[in-house]
Amino acid sequence: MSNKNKPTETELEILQILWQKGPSSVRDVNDAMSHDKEIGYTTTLKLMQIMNEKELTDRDTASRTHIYTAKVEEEKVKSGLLKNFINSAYRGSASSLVMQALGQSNASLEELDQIKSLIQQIEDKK
Amino acid sequence: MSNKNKPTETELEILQILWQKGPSSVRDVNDAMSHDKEIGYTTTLKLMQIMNEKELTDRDTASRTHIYTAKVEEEKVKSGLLKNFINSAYRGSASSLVMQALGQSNASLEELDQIKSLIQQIEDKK
DNA sequence: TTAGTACTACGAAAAGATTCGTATTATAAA
DNA sequence: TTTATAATACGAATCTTTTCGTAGTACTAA
Repeated sequence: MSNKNKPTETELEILQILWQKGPSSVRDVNDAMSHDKEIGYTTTLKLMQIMNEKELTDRDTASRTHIYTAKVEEEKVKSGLLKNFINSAYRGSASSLVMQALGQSNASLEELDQIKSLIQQIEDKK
Repeated sequence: MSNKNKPTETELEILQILWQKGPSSVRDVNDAMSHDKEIGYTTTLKLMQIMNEKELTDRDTASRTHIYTAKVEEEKVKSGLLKNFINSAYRGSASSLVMQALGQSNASLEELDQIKSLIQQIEDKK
């Protein structure tokens, strides 16, 4: 069904950086990745080249330093991943995922309020 | 940090079956898996043998047909996967995952009620 | 008892993801 | 201009996961 264009774990990391920082060079992305773990420059480069082939990104090659941009929408990708995760880990039950997530989260009162009002909205629509 | 003993995607499918159906033979598991997709018997067998080596399962070899049991706890495994997922897809924010999950779910009024009362409990503890 | 069926063990191929070395070229600085 | 630095391209090695064929053995029914 939905499953294709699912980025790999590392590709997701790169997408997160692109979503957060906007158009970036390989160097930019590699620097950001290096905060978390050791990774060679050419490894990052190769990954981004592959992502470009898969059309996960766009690339501006006008100047020597290519600039990459996320081509897939953050919301769509995450929603796909979430659906997939709910299916494989929670047998499709979003509410049991929500219960567990709330249980082990450290959500603030503000966040809880937000969630409550979202629930209110959903209930109203029923 | 927490990441080891993370089952692979297929291993998770098998664990789900074992959690749901209890102690099962390879045949049982393979039949269940075959509902969703095509998979050869020896493939399932091999996967389960590997899972046993990794101690994801226990195995009773008393009779010719070995009986496998999940050795890892459903709650623990899911909570690990969830934590991991929240980190990689939602930058660690459980509440944004919850918001998105609620948004795209078809939770019933009963489920929403359950969630509300869980939130209530959490608020009370603060 | 014999033939067919169902099971395990195991190695290895295939597929997917990640890592990196080397070659080449462009740019910048001396 | 020469040298050093910084990019890209690309192939290939490695690692992980998944898939399956083959061999051997136990069980069952005729």
